[in-house]
Amino acid sequence: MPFTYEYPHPAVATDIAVFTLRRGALNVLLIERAAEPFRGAWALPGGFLQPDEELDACAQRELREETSVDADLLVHFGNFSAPGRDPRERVISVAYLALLASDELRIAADTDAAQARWFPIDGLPELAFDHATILRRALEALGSRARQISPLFALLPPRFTLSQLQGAYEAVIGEEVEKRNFRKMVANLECVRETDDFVHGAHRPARLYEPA
Amino acid sequence: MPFTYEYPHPAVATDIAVFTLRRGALNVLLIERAAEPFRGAWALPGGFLQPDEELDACAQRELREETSVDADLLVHFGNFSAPGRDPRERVISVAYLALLASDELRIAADTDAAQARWFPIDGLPELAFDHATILRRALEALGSRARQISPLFALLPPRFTLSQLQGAYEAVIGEEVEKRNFRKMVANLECVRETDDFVHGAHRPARLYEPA
DNA sequence: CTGCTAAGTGTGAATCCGACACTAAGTTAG
DNA sequence: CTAACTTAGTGTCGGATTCACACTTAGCAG
Repeated sequence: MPFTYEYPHPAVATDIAVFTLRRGALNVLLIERAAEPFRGAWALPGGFLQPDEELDACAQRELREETSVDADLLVHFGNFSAPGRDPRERVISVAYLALLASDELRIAADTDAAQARWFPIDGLPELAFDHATILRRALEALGSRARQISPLFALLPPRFTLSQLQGAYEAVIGEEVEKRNFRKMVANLECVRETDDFVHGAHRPARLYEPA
Repeated sequence: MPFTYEYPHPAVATDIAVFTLRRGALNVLLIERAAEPFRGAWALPGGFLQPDEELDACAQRELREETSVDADLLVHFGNFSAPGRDPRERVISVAYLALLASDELRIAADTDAAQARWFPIDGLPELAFDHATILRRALEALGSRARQISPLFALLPPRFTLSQLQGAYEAVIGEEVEKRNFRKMVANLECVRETDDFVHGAHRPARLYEPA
């Protein structure tokens, strides 16, 4: 480790896998690239680190610029540093995952994107760069975090029914669980508090809960 | 995300928290800095990313250069990007933790280090840069990984007794566990295989085990 | 040969996990 | 008005896992 660092510095960027629930299915936000390389291909939103900006702040800023919302959950889950992963120059990508409640999405394509769209995770297009790898790792990280339940609140409105919570859990985990067992698990995790209000739908009203 | 990236690139480095067991206690490898800034202070080993080098490879190379061994376990656990964390220039630090069996240590101070030494984790000196923060986070990450037992093999010789394994577990977790329960847990994790050999010490010989 | 010390095993209580079926309370259609 | 439908919500039992307890075993040392 020489005192003077004579090697060229790589570029550093954040990429964000933004997830939401739409009609019960897990969706991810992709942008269509407006410029070369990979012009016309779909990619994860992201952008370069600015001077004197922290990595977390960079991810948050990029996300706000792309969706005009602040993420309720924004966590780092890995770095991607393969030489040549960006044909322009060396780019180290710091990858984050973010969760959004589906009713707070204002997708706005920015200058680098022709359009921005949600895709269900089982119907993805080809992705630019190594973003397919990044997204696969994001899904793994999300799955293991979701077992603590509380990260899921970010996918739901401020108050929600237990059926909604279970739906989010199943969509993220990728498998179904018994209703009774799920409720028992939530009960002794003590991460939700019941309210006095009910939501009236097509059938028996469901009690609303909120994060504890 | 403009096509041309006009911002200055930050430097990118890896820092490695190398842990081992010495006389039953968890120790971490520190180097004494030979140059400014923080000349004379203790710091985690680490160094700058080279062109066309992956981050994992950088951590492995730096570790080999500092200790002349290959780590049995080398995992990324976080990035540190606070502006000003290095007074020379902007440096993004990609942090790894590594585990070594205590009998394979050949510590060799390199050009940037006056000396390299093991410190027990409850007797640490003041650390340079933000390395105290990095080390704290490393210990948390190590603690949660160690619950799967198998990472601990990296701290032990190729064949070991269950008492050694339990000692490593307790040192990393930071609390004591019941002997009988620990053995039951190891048994149905099915991560070790018993051998036909015993180690003869001061008292009743102990059976040797190896990773399954 | 006796005593010390670390290795290794058994057991019972409490708790958690998973599969089972039923009751409750609204809406809607006839 | 009422009957049928659909989703919300609860009880229970057996098996497995967790945890705290105490005893036996085997080699070494004096």
